[in-house]
Order: sequence, then C-alpha cells, then structure tokens
Amino acid sequence: MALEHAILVSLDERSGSGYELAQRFEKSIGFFWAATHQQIYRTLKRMVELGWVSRHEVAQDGRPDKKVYEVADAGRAELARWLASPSEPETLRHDLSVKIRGASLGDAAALTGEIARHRDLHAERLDVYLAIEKKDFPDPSALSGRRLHQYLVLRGGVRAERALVEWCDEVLAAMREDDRR
Amino acid sequence: MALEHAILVSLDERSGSGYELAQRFEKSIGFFWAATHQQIYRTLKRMVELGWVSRHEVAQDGRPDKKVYEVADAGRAELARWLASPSEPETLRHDLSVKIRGASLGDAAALTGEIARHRDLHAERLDVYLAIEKKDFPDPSALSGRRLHQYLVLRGGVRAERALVEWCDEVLAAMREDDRR
DNA sequence: GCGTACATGTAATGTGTTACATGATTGA
DNA sequence: TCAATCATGTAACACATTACATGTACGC
Repeated sequence: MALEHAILVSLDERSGSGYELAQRFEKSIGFFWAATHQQIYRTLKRMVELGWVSRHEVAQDGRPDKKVYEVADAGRAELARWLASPSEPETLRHDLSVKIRGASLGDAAALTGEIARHRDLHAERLDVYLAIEKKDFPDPSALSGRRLHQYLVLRGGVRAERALVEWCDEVLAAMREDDRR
Repeated sequence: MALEHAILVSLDERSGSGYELAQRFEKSIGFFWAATHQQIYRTLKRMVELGWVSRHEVAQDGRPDKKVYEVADAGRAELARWLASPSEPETLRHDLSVKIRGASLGDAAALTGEIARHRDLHAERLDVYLAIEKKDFPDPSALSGRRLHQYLVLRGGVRAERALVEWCDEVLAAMREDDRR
C-alpha cells in the first residue's frame, strides 16, 4: 500500500518517466523500497486515474517518446495524509534465519558457504553506502531539511548493513567452532 | 516461496496443528518470518497434496478436533534441497524510511512522534529478545547443534532491533536539532 | 451474558513475480 | 552484428491481506 507513496516522494524530488523511476528504484530509493518496472508502470497508471500525478508525453529525437509524470495537488495531499498516519514496522521475512534454524537438517558446509556469501554481499552494500556518505554528505552537522532527511535514511542503511555483516561473522565463527567439536 | 520451508522447520522441531503453527508464527519463528493463520492453512493444504507433510485428525474432549501435521520424508528431502540452494537477501520495504525521505512534504512534528513510537516498539522487542537470551541461553559457549542455531538466529534479532533503536535515536536527535534552527 | 481461547476455513481483493513482446539507437 | 541502453507495456500466475463465517468450552 506504499509503493504509490514511494513514487510520490521520488517524483516530488524530480519529475520523470516510468523508466527513470525504475532506475531510481534500482539504486537510491530502492535501497529501502524495492520495485520492478512492471509494478511501477501499473502503479503509475492507477495514480493517473486517481489524479495523484499528471502525465505529459515528451517527444525525443533518436529515442522513443517518453511519458513524464509529475506530482499533482491531489498527490501532494495524499502524501501529507499518509505521512501523518501511523504505520506498523514491516513484517520480517528473513530467509537466511529460517535456513540457519533448520541447519541440522541439511548440509552444514553448504550453508556456511551461503552465509559467507551473504556476509560479502552485505559488506559490499555497506561499502557503497559509506562511499555515498563520504562523497555526498562530508559535513553532516551542516545539513538541514531535505538533504538531512536523505542523509538520515542513508544512515539507516549503513547501520542495517553493518549489523548484518557483524551477525554473519558471529554465526560463521560459532558454526565453525561447533563443527570442529 | 519459503513459507513452506519455515513450516517444515517448525514442524520438524515439533509436530502440531495449523492453529498451533499460527501461534508459533506469532512468536519464536514469527520473529523472522511472518505469517497469518490463513496463509498457514492454505499452505498446509498444498503441502499435504505435495506429500511433504502427513495429516491425522485427533479427537479432543471439550474442544474441537484438530488436524495434526507431521513432516514426511518428501518434506525432509525438500528441506534439504532448499537449504543447499542459494537465496538472495530479502528486498527491503521500509515504510519509515520512505516517510523520513518525504518529511519536508508533511507535518514534521507528527512524523517525529511516529519515529519515537517506532523507537519504543523496537526497544520493547529488543527487551523481549534479551530476556529470552538470558533465560534460555545463559551459557552460549556450551551450545551446539540445533540449540546453537536457535541462539544464533535470536542473536540476529537482537542485533537488528538494537540497530533500529539506535538509528531512531539518531534520526530523532538530528530532526529535533534541525527544528530548533 | 461477554470475552477469550481453541480450531478451521472461504471469498474477494490487492500486490508481487515471471515471462513474453516490441522496437529504435549507439558503441565495440 | 551483437550487446547494451532507452522506453513501454500485456498476461498469467503466485502470494498476501482483509473481511467474513462457524461453533464449543470456560471463567468472570
């Protein structure tokens, strides 16, 4: 029920086509809200019907025409309404935890390999976030408004990925120690 | 695609009815994989058809009959297969991050209230996890096998909730500081 | 008499995923 | 000429959410 709102936030930062939005959902906004281009196209269509966004076609030379979407007044109103409404913490679906919990029923070596792979994936993401932090927000104490909010969300990503890396390390150490006995 | 596997892991620890499973998904296993009773009943039905679990009806006095499910050989084989197969990190959907990113478009005070509420929710969960850790796993270095795996998954919960509490605190401090200027 | 726990389900709707489909331009 | 990028979509299916539906037993 919140893909619409993620799109509204993104379009408010900058208007764009469905294709451009899909790209933003592969990075930046996608760091905390995943969506594929199919979802985005479908949702944009509905949002036009609701009057939350307006669409105008833009001809381009050498490239296919694109449909640029912009937040409409009704969209801004909906966003304000949603921002003020309470929301519950997301319900978790953590594959790897299920696997660890069931570890004794399968191949332990294959599972530790998988955990190590996840550890590296999270370490990579952490590096990406830290690089963005260093480059785009060198002086956090000077930030305010929109820029501050972007920085704070990025900080959430840093904390989450760091926690995951450390947890994977703890799990690997304990499982290897257990293996040795 | 993994609710089946979460159910298999849970049923392998102890056989039970759909109702009992639903309760486990409200606590313990539900800490890292959420499911409602409707999902569970539907999935159990499919799993019986696939031959992954067996069902036998148990009459009770003073209470409705229940259908107890048990993991079958085919279920154990499927679980082993799944444990050895790679899985991607879950795609994130973090409501609160979307809201923070859109903060400048709504009522800032209402949003900080909401963040504070989430902070308290996460602190509560953290306390629950820490209490379980203290009570059920007083000597972690002595653990092995299944008990060790349960402990390690719980440690993931502790780390995740702690990271969320600390992040909420960081966000609240920065947004209040920004307000004052 | 009311709420809670036990116990299982159906139906409708909303979302998400996967596969398929098209077609132009640019650079290696 | 082959792959990648730009650009938009349909269709089928899988899965999740919400509301509704039923009925017993027990304690306050």
